[in-house]
Amino acid sequence: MTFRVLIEQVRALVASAVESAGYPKLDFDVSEPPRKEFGDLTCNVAFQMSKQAKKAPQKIAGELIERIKPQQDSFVLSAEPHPAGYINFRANYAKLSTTTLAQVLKNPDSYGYYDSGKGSHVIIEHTSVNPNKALHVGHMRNVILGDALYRIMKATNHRTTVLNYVDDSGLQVADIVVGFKFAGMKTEPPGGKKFDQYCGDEVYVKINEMYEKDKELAEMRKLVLKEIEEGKSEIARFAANITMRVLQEQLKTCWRMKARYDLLNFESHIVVSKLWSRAFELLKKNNIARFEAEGKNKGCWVIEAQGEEDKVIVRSDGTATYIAKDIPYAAWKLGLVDDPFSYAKYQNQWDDSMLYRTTLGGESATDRKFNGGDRVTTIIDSRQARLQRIISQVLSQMGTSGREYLHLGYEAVTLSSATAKSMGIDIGERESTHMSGRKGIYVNADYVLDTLHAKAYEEVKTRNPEFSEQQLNAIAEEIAISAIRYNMVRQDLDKMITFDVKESLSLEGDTGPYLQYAYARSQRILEKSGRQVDSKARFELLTHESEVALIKEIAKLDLVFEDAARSLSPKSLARYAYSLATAFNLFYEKVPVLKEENAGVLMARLALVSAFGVALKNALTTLGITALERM
RNA sequence: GGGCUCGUAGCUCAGCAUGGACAGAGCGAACGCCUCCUAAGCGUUAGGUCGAGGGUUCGAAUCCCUCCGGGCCCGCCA
Repeated sequence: MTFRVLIEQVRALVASAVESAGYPKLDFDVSEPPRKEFGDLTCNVAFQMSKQAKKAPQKIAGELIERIKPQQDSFVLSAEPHPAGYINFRANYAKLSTTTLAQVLKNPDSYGYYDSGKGSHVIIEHTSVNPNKALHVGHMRNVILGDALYRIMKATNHRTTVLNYVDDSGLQVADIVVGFKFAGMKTEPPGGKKFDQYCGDEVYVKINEMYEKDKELAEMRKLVLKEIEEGKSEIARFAANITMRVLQEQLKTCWRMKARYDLLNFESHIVVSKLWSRAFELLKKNNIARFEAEGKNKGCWVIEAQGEEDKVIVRSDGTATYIAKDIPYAAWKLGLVDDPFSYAKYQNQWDDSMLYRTTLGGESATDRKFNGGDRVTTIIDSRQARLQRIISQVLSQMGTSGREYLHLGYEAVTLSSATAKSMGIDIGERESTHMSGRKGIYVNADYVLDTLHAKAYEEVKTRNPEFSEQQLNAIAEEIAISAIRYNMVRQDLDKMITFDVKESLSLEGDTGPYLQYAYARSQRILEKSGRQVDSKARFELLTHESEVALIKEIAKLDLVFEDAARSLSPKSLARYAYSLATAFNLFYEKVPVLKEENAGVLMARLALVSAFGVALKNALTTLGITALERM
């Protein structure tokens, strides 16, 4: 919180100087300067004023500086004008250090968490992988992004509900059912293969190949789909069973990545619940949907989409289209329609929370409300942006009474040419290729985790030969998760990730394990010191450049959480964690802690190391990365 | 054809919302640093017409326009 206060104090000083000098109020920026010689904060107010005041920035800065007199006990030490026109400020390090470290050590478990949510309810949907295949790297980006967002929302005091939509009545499920029922494929995977992988890698790929040659088989999927939608036949029961088996395996992978959910929404329940017809009534009542008596959409119900062709939502045969199915679900999320579902327990999760699933009829196993969020965020890749925009538009026409529907899109994950080649896929001159479940062009999530695990295992073992198998595996697993999680979240959402197996195995530099390593180093210092950290140590003794820099980073955590929540940007949190870890590694290099002979300085440094650990751990936890004591 | 999006060092990316002080990291390359808290670390050097051109501005990687190049989306499929 202290960096925030420092900024506020500088703002106040500048604002009052502007006022007392007789200038009108105006907006100005207070930020960190590009070079440390310019101090800790800089203000561009003189530039902003120069036009109106018809004076050179340097002159204004000179005028204002006379009126900027920091209080004795404030975080601001001094202000000075720079010939370029900036007003630069220096922080009172003794005060900043003392206050920051005391704050961290007093409430380590909640340090940095910032109440920007005020308890408002956010609903986040992510994962939502068709239950006919295993997750691949592309899905990993979705899961990791969604889970990080959930954690950020929690850290900023939002009430959170995480949904995972299960499309159990779609064509993709029908496809593997055709494979099992009409193409003679076995329902038990060979050699103990994971069931989701078996269905995706073999059944789904093969049946799509068979469709090419066998048109009758291709016709079967429509019949199967119809039976699944009606939900009563033997085929439907068989499909439901297959879906549940795949889903359970998918969840294992998600849980392995340390994601968790509150509710599984089954599409079939939305279909049967008549949620659609209720939403459709609303659309008709509000004149959002229109019946076409003639033209190319004759006999269909359509909605107008801004700047686009009309969208058909009900076909001339009376069935609903894909986008139409999303509308009632979205309306349910926002609480615009009565909740038709009951809720049953599905399974307890790794974080000891209960995962529920929708059911129809009967008593609910919980009183909890899963819908009606103040804000609903749906995480799907940006290929769906167009449809999502139409859904938002329709919802706002229905009247969301202040509630917000947001699509958080991200670019796809593609495979590098090297990785594609290693899988026997020739992509010619191209640098990367899009994945395709149908064609079997993808890298499985479990494979990525296993490969990373194996690599990390060797690394940990060389460094810690005395560790037991169990310890080695536990640590290797955490490193694997951190590597992939950090990798998926560190870059901008609208940038494609070209996944390369070999590159992903890097555990050095700007990676998750680098962060964990900095943490492990800090914990070893504390352990070896054999002392208790004293939150009342003499922090003003921490005057080394690298000590001050580290304290400043620690002091910014709440600003980072606030920003990450506001801009829905796990990336900014990842960037921060990296610079925090770098600040620590610099300190580690320059300032020996355990060798220090002055007891007062030693205690102050230990407290700093401890505070660093707290800040980094809280940042890592929010990214879904485990802070390791040893690695 | 229309819409969205990306283009910054050899490679992967920050910075762009709210324009400002010599454009920053990581990887890769070369060379250094473990009698000292784990070298998964730290440092030095080399490497940039911020895709191109125009405009706005005292000032543009950042805002606007045009163009070029890559990706995606535009179905009574899902």
